[in-house]
Amino acid sequence: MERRVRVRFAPSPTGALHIGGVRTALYNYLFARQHGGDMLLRIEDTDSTRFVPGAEEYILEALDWLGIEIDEGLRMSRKSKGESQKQIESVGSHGPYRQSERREIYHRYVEQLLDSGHAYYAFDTPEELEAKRKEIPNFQYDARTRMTMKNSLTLGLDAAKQRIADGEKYVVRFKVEPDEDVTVHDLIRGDVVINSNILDDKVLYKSADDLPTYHLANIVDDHLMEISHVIRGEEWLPSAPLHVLLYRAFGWQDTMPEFAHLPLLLKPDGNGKLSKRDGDRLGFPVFPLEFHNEKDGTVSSGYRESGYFPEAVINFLALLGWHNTGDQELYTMDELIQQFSLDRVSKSGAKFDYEKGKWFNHQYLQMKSNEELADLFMPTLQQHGVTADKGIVAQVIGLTKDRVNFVPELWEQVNFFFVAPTEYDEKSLAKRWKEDSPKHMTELLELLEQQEDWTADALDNVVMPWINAKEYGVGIVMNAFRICLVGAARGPHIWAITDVLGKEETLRRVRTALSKIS
RNA sequence: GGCCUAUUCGUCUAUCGGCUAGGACGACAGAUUUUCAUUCUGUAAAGAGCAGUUCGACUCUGCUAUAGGCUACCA
Repeated sequence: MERRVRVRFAPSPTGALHIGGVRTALYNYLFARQHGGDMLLRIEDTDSTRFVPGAEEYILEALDWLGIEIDEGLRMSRKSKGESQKQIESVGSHGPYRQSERREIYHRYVEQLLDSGHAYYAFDTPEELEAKRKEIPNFQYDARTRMTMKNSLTLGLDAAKQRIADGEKYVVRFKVEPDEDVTVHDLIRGDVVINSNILDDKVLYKSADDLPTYHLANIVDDHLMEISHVIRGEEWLPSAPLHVLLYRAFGWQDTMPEFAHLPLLLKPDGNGKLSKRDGDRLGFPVFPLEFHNEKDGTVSSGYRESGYFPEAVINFLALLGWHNTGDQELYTMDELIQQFSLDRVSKSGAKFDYEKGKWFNHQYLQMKSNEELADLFMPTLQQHGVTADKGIVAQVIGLTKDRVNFVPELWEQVNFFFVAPTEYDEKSLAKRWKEDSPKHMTELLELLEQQEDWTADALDNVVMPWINAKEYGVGIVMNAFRICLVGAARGPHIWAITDVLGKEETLRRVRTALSKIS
């Protein structure tokens, strides 16, 4: 019988959601949707010391912005529209979905492991362990060393329980049996075999904050939440054998999820995992949204604030580690859902190429209608103190959008349509404003003043013959004219500009230029 | 140090034993253009190394090298 596909994205609220985490979430989502399964979101906040306020909200809002929908667990409420009314809701019958709210559950299962002899109490303090590691090179708490340590195996169970009753701090460790080859079947990499001798007796339950470690919480939750596939980053591959052993110790091997370990996102230059620092250093965001970290006071830039479209980020990320046969590069979310497959995920890490990311945004920007872009561009215009008719804005965007990667960049391309030049670019002047230019412009002004039909064709039909008759040279006249209107040697076709400006404004700009440029 | 994973143009990748190794980003060059761009066309650019299996290997195996990950009472 086919098992219902249920996958989870389980981030820790330790800061902004890293772009690599976003990709993990995306792959989980694509897999879930493709199989008609469920996408869960669980918060893994078992490290109380690393908790960052606002991180949970951030994660959920980022996924919401990107269109990665959560079926079960924690998610942004979509009932109420508008940013301010968004709130976190919990959906589903397998909750709670925050690990910090599941202490009793973990307690119960740790007890089970203790009873069955798969785990034991240990009293070695962090200081003692640290000393041990200094004393013995490559010290590991395992089958070879555990009988030399302070734990319920060496002390005896009764003595251990007495210590606990007396209030002594303790941890619970998993008892890894030696000399066993543990096989992890990975959907991307195939079988990975690790001998249990290299595994240590991992702490399952911490003394510090009365919470389990990742390993225990993760296995218990995935089991209870009926997760069918664990799709996570490659950094988890080394501990996957431990997880397999845990499933066995609990007697859950029959419903153990399938594993898929995703390759890592690497730094564009140099070596190593892509990190928050790299974004700052290389000047691009590594987070979906801007994040204000209340804990350390830092602000990290985000893709959304940088002008990215969510669909471009999705497309870019999807192809960083996954590729179908063939040459298609532009995918909608629906196409990704249809075509995605774990066995076409690449095995090696992908260096993060920010330039390609920009290209994706460029592509999506070109696909948007001028009206859509005008709506998105209006706030930028307002920031520059410009109020303009949306129809005109859409028109000038249509003239210039193929030059930009991001909506805010449009301002540099269209500003002169709304604000008359007050200065004239020196380089353009030096190259295009000749000795005869004032004379040319004066004559052109007279010509245009009499012009009634202001369409591009009509103007062209009047101006070109005039230039030719006088043998002035098209380039010389037109470029000077352009400088008058734009303030520099740039911009779209000249008649497109005069069309938007209209007769009155065009003439005014020429007159101003004539008085200002000497 | 130990263990694990990986290795095709600078980057992301296609290729699932027959390759003149394809595409995209970026780079460069040319064409178009009354400006700046855009666009178009083109060029350079790759199988880490060494063995082995095979009629034949980028594709399979081994070793080496290199890269990355993990090695916490962090996830």
